[in-house]
Amino acid sequence: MRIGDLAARTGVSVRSLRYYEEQGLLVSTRSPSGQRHYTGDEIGRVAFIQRLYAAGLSSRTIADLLPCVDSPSEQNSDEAFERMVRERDRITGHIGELTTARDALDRLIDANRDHRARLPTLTRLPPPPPAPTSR
Amino acid sequence: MRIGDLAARTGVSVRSLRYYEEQGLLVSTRSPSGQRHYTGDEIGRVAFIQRLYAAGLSSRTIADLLPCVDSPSEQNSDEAFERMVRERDRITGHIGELTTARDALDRLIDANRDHRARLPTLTRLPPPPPAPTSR
DNA sequence: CTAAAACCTGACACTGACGTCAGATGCAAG
DNA sequence: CTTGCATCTGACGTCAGTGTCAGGTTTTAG
Repeated sequence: MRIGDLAARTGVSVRSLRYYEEQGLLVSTRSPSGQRHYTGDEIGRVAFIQRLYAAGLSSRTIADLLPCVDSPSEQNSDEAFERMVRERDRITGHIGELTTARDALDRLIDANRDHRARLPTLTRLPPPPPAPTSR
Repeated sequence: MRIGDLAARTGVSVRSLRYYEEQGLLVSTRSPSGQRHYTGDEIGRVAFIQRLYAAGLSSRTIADLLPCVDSPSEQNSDEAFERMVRERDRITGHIGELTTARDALDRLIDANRDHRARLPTLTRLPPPPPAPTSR
């Protein structure tokens, strides 16, 4: 599988895949001409990387964590373990922030919906009924 | 209240407060010499802005939403309303992503903890054996 | 009055994941 | 062989919020 295929299967751009490799998140075997080749395993790994990116981890942090994925425990999990716990707690905190912000937005939405419902006219028209202001 | 006071009370840097004003998120009355003055109201507003920033909204989006805070409903809530709903849904989706990532991290943590518990002391290599090539 | 501290505007730096372009090479198909 | 697409490396651009510095004015404390 070449890089274009992996990109298509994961929905990640070719550029990003090269970047991941540059950051040590991904490895590839190279053909004699220098082209990257992947086994199917990389699909799951890319998905995992994407998940961690989406959770706000930096490529550096992900790189430090990946050894624990590949071969759990050993001396590598020494401080990586703490890091995992810290990141999890940070994510939990972030979820809390998001929830708070969402609640605030919900209240705002409700307040504005009330006004919209109360206002007599056309804040939002369902299916446009027979035009009252006929032209 | 001057900008330094507001910064101290909100925990936001002076630089950021000026930036917020530049982006239309914050207003200030100016003294004849041009210095910004605030009433206590701005404290809550800055906190609200920070919340939305933390939830991933851009200053542009926040600027579009703030009129709905200041005077709920009117024609301004026309498309701002949709935007609020979209942002809320986006946040909900993001919370889902974070939760998924956290679950993955939790599993990873468990896997590594098991190994750490199981392996007796040898997770870290013992002190390097007597140097063969002595100096 | 004077020195220090706070404030002003304007500009540049930075970070980090990724887009994008250029120029060169590899590879499958007619 | 040739055409054309995929791939390679390397470099620069982007975005957005914020840090930081420069050079100047205002307010405050002694």
